[in-house]
Amino acid sequence: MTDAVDPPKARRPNTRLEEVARAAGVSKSTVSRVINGEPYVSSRAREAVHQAIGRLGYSPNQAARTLAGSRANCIAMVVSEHGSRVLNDPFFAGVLRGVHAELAGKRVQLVLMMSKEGDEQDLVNYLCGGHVDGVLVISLHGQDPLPRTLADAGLPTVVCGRPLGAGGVPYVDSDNFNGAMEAARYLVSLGRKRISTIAGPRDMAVGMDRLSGWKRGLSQARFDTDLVAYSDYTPESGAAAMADLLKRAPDLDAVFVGADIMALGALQTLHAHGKKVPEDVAVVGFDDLMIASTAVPPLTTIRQDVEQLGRTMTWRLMAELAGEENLPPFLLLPTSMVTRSSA
Amino acid sequence: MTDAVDPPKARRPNTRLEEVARAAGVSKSTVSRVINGEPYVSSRAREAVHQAIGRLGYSPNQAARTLAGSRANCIAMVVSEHGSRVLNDPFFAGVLRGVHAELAGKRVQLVLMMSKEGDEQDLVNYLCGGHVDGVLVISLHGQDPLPRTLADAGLPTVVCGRPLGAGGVPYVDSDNFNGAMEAARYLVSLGRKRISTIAGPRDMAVGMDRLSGWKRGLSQARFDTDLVAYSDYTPESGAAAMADLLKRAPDLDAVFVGADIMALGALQTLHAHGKKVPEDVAVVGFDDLMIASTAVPPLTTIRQDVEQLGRTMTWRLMAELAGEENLPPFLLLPTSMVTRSSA
DNA sequence: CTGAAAGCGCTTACAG
DNA sequence: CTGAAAGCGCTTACAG
Repeated sequence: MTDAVDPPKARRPNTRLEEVARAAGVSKSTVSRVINGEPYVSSRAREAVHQAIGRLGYSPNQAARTLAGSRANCIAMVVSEHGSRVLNDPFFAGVLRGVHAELAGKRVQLVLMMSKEGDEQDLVNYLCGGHVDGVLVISLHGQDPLPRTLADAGLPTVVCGRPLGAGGVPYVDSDNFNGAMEAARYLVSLGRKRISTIAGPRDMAVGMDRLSGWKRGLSQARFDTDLVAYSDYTPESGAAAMADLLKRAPDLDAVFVGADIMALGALQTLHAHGKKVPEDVAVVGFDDLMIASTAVPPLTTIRQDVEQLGRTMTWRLMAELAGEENLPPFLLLPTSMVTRSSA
Repeated sequence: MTDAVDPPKARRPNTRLEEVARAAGVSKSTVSRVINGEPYVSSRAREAVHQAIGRLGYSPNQAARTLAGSRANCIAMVVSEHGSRVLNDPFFAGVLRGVHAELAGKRVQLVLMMSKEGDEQDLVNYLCGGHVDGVLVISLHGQDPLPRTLADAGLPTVVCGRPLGAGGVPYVDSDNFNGAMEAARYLVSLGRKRISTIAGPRDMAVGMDRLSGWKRGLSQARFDTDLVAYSDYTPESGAAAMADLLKRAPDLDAVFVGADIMALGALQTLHAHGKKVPEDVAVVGFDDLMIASTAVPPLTTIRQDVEQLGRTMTWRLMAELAGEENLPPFLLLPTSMVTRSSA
């Protein structure tokens, strides 16, 4: 074994700024300026640098940039599971797709973090430690203090979905209220008389906003709004809520379900009780997941554009980081009704 | 405006290693050692440092660590959409959950990147530029050259799902072959005589492995394996494939569908053709998505543990980064059958 | 428009 | 077991 005699590994794997400078015949400063798109660089120098970069396959060392500069060139997306509610898959993936689409071409990395109840302090230390320029938070629990904490620490933050406990923190949400109101009105227009709803949990704004919209739609038409059951975004609890409603009002002829995933369960219960959809009971969901179209019967639902939610959050955050002023404190994305067979 | 007169913003927002050292009464070196869990630190010093860190809420500057050390303390998860096939949501979210679970407590960040056809060069430059210690790739297309490229560049890489075009790159996958074989055998054991299958696309190993397993299961029982239709992981194409099979063999009495999402479409077609499930046609899916249990009828399926896939990939990668040797070149996770009403 | 020099906050031999 | 010093690869005033 002569390992100990090996020459010290000349670890210098990557092209460095200095080599680009040499190749282009300019100083490091100039290369840096070109990379950062600063003005006051002669087009001659600029071109030489671009060529050298291309030829050498140079990729700037982000750690060095972050350390030297003031920006991290990095934003975090934190999924806060405060209360350990399980992540809603299609929603999360859709938002993420939007975030990425909006980030495309910008030289900003996305780091993903999840917080569970208890390890919040570490997370906050990290986020506020200058490692990221801003954060996108997807909080699954309305009262989550995280957005407030981050915003108070001066970190640009945008929340997905109206936060219940973080007044003043910018957020982006679907227009749940108007979407739900449209659903209620549609059911009224269909001639339904006894219209119920299955609402999401009371501690999340999304559930409350959809419930409020439904109530508003019905009360404007002078209908009762007493047939409300709560559920928690699983097919199983949707099924249970439907059973509850049916027990309380065997004559109900319509139900607005505040999420497609719960509507799937409701459909099962209706089927089990011998109720035909839509003949006996009309069903309208919310979200328009991929599976809405293959439900039996295919589900009429209020579509929200989840990817657009991600794009818009990202746009709002990047605008703030770019120093734009007077940005809107919140943004509501319109929903649209998709009519299929269930109502 | 007297802005110009303002004192230069004393931007020194975060506690630095040096302050911790001072507070603990030791040198920076010692603090560094404690943070990195190195041996040869007196327990006295170690304790003082921990106390100081806690008191000051210190969070090490990652950029500085990366720049000074050799590790980035960061791994990338890249979703390669080579060919722009859409991201399969529940799968992706499940894997991600697993990755995070496995990373919990380790001081490693996860950065997420998506590659589209065309921007691969940038991605490769970035990844090979020392910004990450290793990469987890979820490739949606079997022939994707990315894993090979990364591995060849010496970057520790683990692929999710058997890669078709990247022999030699470590991967983790569900045991699709045996899962599908179990499905085929089960249908045989049910007394079905004419057993068909809807397979995924031919350019993805997952589709091919499930098809092979089905074939093996049938041919062992001396059944024909001619009734194969291909589909592409959407309910719509699953519905079309089922219609095709029904046209070719009106007497078929069973179908193994290589993905629940396609099974949903198949169920629709069967329903439209007046076939009762399972009486006329038994249906077995694969994946066990949340929606399998709310299909009509509830779907018998082969369960794969997607979160475990994420955990295992991460474990494999971290083990390699830790310098472990003779690690398995691939890991196959067992599947299990979940019996519901459809077969 | 351009370059030389300091400094960002750590880790890592090296010397004790 | 511990500390002083060099250096990681950039950006940013500063001086021209």
